[in-house]
Amino acid sequence: MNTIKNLHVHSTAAPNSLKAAVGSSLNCYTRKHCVACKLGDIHLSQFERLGKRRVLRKGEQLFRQGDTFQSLFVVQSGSVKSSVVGDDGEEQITGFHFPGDMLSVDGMDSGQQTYSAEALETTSICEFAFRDFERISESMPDLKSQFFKVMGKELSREKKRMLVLGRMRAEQRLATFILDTSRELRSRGQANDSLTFSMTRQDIANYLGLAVETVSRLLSQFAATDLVRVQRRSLEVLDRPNLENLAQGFQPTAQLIARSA
Amino acid sequence: MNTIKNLHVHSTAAPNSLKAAVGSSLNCYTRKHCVACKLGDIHLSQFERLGKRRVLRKGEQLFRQGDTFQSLFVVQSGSVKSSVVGDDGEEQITGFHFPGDMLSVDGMDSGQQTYSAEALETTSICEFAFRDFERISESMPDLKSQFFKVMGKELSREKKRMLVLGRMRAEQRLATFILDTSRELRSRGQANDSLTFSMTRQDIANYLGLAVETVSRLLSQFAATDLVRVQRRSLEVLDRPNLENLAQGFQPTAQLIARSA
DNA sequence: CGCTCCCTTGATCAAGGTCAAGCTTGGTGG
DNA sequence: CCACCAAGCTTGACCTTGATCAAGGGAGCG
Repeated sequence: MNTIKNLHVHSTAAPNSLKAAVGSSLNCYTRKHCVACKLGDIHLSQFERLGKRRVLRKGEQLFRQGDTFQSLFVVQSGSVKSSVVGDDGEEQITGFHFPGDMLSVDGMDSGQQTYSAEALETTSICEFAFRDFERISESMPDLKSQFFKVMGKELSREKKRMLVLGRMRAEQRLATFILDTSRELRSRGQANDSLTFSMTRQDIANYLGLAVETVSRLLSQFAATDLVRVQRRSLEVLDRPNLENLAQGFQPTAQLIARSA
Repeated sequence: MNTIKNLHVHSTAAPNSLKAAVGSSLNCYTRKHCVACKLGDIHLSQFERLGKRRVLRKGEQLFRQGDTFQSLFVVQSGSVKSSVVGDDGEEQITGFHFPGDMLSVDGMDSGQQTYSAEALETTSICEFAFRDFERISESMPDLKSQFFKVMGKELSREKKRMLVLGRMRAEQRLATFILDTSRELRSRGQANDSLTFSMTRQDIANYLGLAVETVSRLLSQFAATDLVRVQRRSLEVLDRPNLENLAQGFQPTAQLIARSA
């Protein structure tokens, strides 16, 4: 939940240009997910030759921390995890990314990627040379403004994540994760209360700053109290209100206490 | 450690214009801290009427989470803490900000402030209307590019913070905090190994996701092992190498083990 | 002078990490 | 097509870290 979200490149004025550039498989689920769709009737055909399609298999890396920054990436299908490693080699997953999310903007400052990105499943990506982006956006100042908004959104998202990592107990973290992921996937057109994880429990645990065992135990507990139904990588939210209570750190209802005791 | 850093507005071509706009007390410590100094000989006088000076006393808020976003702020002197609150009212301090740091960029997306900012001491701030910024930057595309870099830097900083909050043990967190803060203040011209905190222990603890008592105990312990010398709000780094070891999670040296046992 | 806020230190406790073991499942090769 | 293997997941037992509770000390301010 920790990416440049909502960077769907959607063309209104020129239906085929951008979409074609980005690749045919990209669907623009909603208007508000678009960077380009707010640009009005600006001529978009300049983008036509920009996008380069790329397919990664599970486990393949899109880029690594330290790589030279030269491209912006947009996830078209599949999913990606991003992570940073500390001096000691400790790895922290910083986000999971779904179709429409943009990757690698951090690098603009240093000229280096500040994190690594790896496909969680077979994933297709659209790559734009940053050089081209800069050149073209000079004649389209609104595009840059739109980017500010996107980056601002990302910044505020990361701040919320600090709340999760800094203040929440394990239960809250997991409940929050489930709700956020559910919302995230729902906004991309998936079914209402059921979702399928592309990441392992280990990934989830790392992302939440917990041990795998804790995640596993809590999922079992959530299932035992009928908050969710879990089977392997697929999860169904059964009791959203109580899950939200948990996420906010409220005491579980009496019913829950009884069951989980 | 979690702001838009290094937004010193420094004029090269027109020595008095920007600097005057920002306020006379702002010093541009180093070249690389500047947004504007990379703009070359672009005419900067347009900024002249932009900045509005504002002074806050300790405890006063610059803005609150949820406020309408309409300005960008640059810290000129003093210091500021920023924080987010969750649905449950839990507060998480997301960063401390020093002269040259920019505040409130997150709001560009939603039109609302996504966090609150409060002065830690008497602090002077320069306020720019975002509207003006946008208008002017249309004729100065480099200014926007510079902003991308600044925001990219901020994003990568927040990612590092996830590593702190998600993976590090208390000792590591505090050691990291001391080193980061020291570096931060050093780059602003303060003495090499001594620093003075403007924030309370409670603030530090909250920022690091710890309890006050833990911070207090660890500081005492660091002092007992001659890593630092502490007196009230002032701290002197005595043994940087071993502090760095601690920050990276390495076992303390034999000497340290003996002493702290 | 005394009050309040901040900080420190000690004692106890619980959340969650670690270690260990076994189970499930999907992929691979025979 | 089946058997086996490795990777991932679950569950249990135990232990460590750091939170919580409690009490007291100092410094700045009215």
